[in-house]
Amino acid sequence: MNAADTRQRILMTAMELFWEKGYLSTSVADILSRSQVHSGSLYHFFPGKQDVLVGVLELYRDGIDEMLLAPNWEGVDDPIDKIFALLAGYRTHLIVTDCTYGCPIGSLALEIHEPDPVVRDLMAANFTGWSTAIAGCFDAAADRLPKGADRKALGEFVLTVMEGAVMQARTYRDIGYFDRNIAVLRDYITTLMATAKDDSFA
Amino acid sequence: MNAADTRQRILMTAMELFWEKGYLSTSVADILSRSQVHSGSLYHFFPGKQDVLVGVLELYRDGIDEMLLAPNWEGVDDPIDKIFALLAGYRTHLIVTDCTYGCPIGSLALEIHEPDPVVRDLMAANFTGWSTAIAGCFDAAADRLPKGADRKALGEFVLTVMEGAVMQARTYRDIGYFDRNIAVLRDYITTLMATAKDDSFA
DNA sequence: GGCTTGGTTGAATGTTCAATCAACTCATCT
DNA sequence: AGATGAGTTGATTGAACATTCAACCAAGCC
Repeated sequence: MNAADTRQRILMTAMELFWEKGYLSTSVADILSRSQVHSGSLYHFFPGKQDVLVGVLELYRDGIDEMLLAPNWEGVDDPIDKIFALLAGYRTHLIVTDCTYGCPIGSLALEIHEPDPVVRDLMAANFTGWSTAIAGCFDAAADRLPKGADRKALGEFVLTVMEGAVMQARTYRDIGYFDRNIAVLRDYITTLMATAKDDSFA
Repeated sequence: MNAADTRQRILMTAMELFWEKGYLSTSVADILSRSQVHSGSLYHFFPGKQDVLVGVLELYRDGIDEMLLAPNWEGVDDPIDKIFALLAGYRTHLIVTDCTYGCPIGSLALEIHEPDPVVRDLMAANFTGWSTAIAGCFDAAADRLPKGADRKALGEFVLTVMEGAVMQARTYRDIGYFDRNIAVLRDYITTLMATAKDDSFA
């Protein structure tokens, strides 16, 4: 096993564990035993536990297109459909995990109360990547939306709804909370598009 | 200091600390030193740290009307205004804390990955209390909403938006993220009411 | 006065934690 | 061949952690 392998194995394992148990509840020993790496090797690549978190957040940030968007948008062309296809991906995660799934970034954002600036910036960058992608969908469908629509704010709003919907479904262990939230969002976006249609006749 | 005082002091201190640092990052020693209570006394009233959390969650649940809703709804009569008055209360918290504030229940919900059923039920009960209060506002304004509107789902949706808006404002340390999210929500509710008006003419 | 009960004190326990480090392996370069 | 240095090993360290407990106190009752 070469150096790149070890570093990568640590990051992948930490990604898994942070997602399963959260950052605080994951001990360095947990990472070591699951990744079959020895403590000295981990500390050779990372100054400390927090630097492993930084590495994981960088992986998320850099992998958003290939690992998150592309899989969910395969065969989906309509930009509005893309938004709900992405949300459907989160729904699948919830179903598969018996409503135990949590958005890894959202969980970290609420779990770490006094984040180091480096960590906070990376969490923010992850949010920005997500909501910018959604805003891009709204941009692509701009002709179907009201003229003055703040499409960046809409992107942030969809992120908000996803995070809140996942949070509630997870807390209640009931997918109904996710579905109802998404249904309301869908109603809003539908209404927005209907409004835009009316405008064009005015 | 009598027994009730000690128990209360522990709970109040724990409430503060869980809000400031989160549950996992608050040590029993933190609670002891700030509350000026000795470990034996704490363990006389609570079997363990988690039971202190249970006590805190019960306080939140039982205090929602007096401690959360009443202060924000003073002098506000219109039920739709009440919704945004409550959200404005969260905005004030964010401003006062330099966008460091987090909803205590939301934070706990995402921080504790494998909650004891007792804890999970209490977090859910807190969410339900909140969204039910908002649903009550929508009920009171039912005549201004579309006939078929799912007012329970709308209550959950407002909770979702609050949690997501707080999460983003906190992560970016920028109140703009909160404001834009609430603006979009306001646009939606306004649109809903406008739609209802149209309906009445149809 | 003595006994009971509810509460207090704080040192001590055993565990878990992140982090360290001296000793090592082994491919690569001169 | 010998030197170099990136990478590995795992026992060890010291701090922090939740929890325990024997001793103690004081108000109320017999």
